[in-house]
Amino acid sequence: MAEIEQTDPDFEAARARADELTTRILDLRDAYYDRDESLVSDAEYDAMMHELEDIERAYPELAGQDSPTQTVGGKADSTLFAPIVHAERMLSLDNVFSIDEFREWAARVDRAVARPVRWLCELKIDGLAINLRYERGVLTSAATRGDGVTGEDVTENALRIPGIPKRLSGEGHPELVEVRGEVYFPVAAFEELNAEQVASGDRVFANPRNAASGSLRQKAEGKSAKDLDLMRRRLSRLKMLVHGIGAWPDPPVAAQSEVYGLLASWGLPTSDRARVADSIDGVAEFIEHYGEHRHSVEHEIDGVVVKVDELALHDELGATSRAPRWAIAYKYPPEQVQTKLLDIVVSVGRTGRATPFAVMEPVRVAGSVVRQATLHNQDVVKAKGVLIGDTVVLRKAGDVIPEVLGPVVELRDGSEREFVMPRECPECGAVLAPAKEGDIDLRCPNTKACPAQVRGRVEHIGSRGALDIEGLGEVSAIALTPPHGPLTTEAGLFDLTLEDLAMIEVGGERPYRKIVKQARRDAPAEYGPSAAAEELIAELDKAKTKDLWRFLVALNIRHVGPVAARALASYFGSLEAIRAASAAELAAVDGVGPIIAEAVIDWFTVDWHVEIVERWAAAGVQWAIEGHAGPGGASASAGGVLDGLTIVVTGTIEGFTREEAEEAILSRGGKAAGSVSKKTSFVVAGPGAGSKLAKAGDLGIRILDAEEFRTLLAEGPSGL
DNA sequence: CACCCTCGAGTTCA
DNA sequence: CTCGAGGGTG
Repeated sequence: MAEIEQTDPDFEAARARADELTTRILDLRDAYYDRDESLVSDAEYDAMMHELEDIERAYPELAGQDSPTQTVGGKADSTLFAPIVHAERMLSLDNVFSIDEFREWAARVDRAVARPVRWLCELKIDGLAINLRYERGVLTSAATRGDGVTGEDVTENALRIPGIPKRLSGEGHPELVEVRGEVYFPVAAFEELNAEQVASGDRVFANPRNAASGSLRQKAEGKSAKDLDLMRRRLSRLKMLVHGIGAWPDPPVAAQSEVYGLLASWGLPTSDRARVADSIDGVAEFIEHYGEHRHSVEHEIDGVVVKVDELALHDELGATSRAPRWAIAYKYPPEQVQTKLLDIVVSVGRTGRATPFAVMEPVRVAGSVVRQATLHNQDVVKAKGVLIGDTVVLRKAGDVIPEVLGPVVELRDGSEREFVMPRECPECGAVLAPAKEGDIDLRCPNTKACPAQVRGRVEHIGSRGALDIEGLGEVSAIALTPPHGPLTTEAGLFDLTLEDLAMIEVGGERPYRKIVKQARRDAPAEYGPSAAAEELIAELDKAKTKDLWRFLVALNIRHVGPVAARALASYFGSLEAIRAASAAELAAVDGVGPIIAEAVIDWFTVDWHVEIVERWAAAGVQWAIEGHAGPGGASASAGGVLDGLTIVVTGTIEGFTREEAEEAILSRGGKAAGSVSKKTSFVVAGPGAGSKLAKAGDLGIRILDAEEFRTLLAEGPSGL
């Protein structure tokens, strides 16, 4: 900031006028965003802005970054969601899941520093992380966390959140400061919002975090006045609490807890539930207290964040590439709730397995509304001892998959009845039977024609691990197969025409056709294929040239998934060679044993299976790897830089999709494994990495970020 | 034969 | 994510 000596009287007058305009414009802007009041007409506002811009053009030194012409508000909506690079990386936190794990972590910190540690305990809000950038005390941008390096610009919407100050009050703001906080929907406001959504027939949000995230991502562009008003009302119900600050070389305070005092004095909202504990026991007490009183707080809590309070120790302890070493997130155990078991229904999957699942009164567990949960098989139903009509205990295993734990026996009133596994397939009526003697699972034997199985197989063909066909998912699988569509088996998949699709009717709708011409309102309409129909046909055509292994997966051979299929494909090179192979020859492939070999041979003995191969071939499928030398021939792993290495990918890796990352590993001779074990050579981890990362840490396996992964791919392990 | 590693399958929700 | 089971190894 070079201060230029200016004594020119014109300049002084301009400066005074600019200051006046700036104050006025910012006041108007506050009124507009905070209270939805337009105190002057748009034209008057624009005139003021133009005058200010003119002055700044004449005297560029007046056009500081805190000028309204440079800052936010009134910016075009199109800047919404544009990428914003955070001035300083937003780290995530490592997790612990029990008090014992927490004690271990705390003990490590204690050992690492030479003096007694004070711990700052805060509630971990289940919301959306946000980064607010203030330049000379004026809000210049608001961004989501994104991958920690780059987030999405949500400034326009953040301005509408009441708790976010557009200007900091008080004194001593740094030139540039990034304030980190959490945007959330208070539980009460969230329930209100959902009630309104129901009343207006809109979809309800599963949890406050999704509501917050959805609200922040709304676009004003193209909305009617009424919808705009709704959108603003939603944003005005959001709240924010700050919980940190980006780089600040010389803070005027010595402890994180004091930072909050300072931030509060600037007008930023801070939590009044943070506590400093002098001992690890004190922290444990805090954790226990809120474990029992999770629901007495106005927002949802998914844990407790414990930070080393003294700022000097933050520098001393430092950070890993993804998380600081001076803070940890304690995650509460998965929440358990009670709900009513309305019914136990049986569904049939693509392999014909009949799976009973619980249909429950919808209930919120650990952040989302659950209405169904699998019960695996009839033995599990018995083992859990649940009766239809029971009140049951439900939880989310690993916070994701709903699981029925068991009945609350004392709440029974005698009206409950036992679940009886049906003898017949609920979809096609065939008599269910175990696949082989002694199997617990019952299967529908009507493999070829059972609608549930055909539907399941078609969906599977389109899935990511098989042919990865866009536009062929669950919904289209239902549409394409009986009773709606023409595919009595998957053999006809590649023979589908636009005309076939146009005939399909699901629930009174015809999803694959649209009106192309209609002379008058009452005249008969002319129909043509919809965009979805064109896309599906094009994608099917594109799929015909995909790799052999994908087609093997698409055939739905038992036990043959992506891994076994890749092994078979690269060993034999063509479907013909696989078909000709004996059980012993098949079992010679690494990863294939007698059971898989038998399953492959059995598959080819069924007429309608062979028909699939023939009709797909007639439609243009190659069933071979070009230039493959034949059985035992070219193996994919000849001399890659990753030969002999097993690599596990977890989280999102910048620059790669999961598939691309795995492909990159395989194509260089490495093995892309799904889980971490002693045999794992490296774990490549990005944002969103879960338990695999922790496991890698336990086993002392080297963890690579996206950058190091690239090096590994280019140069092999010696390059690291 | 006992173990550990993997894979495959089913599953939930935004 | 978790379960069950196949495959491979010691």
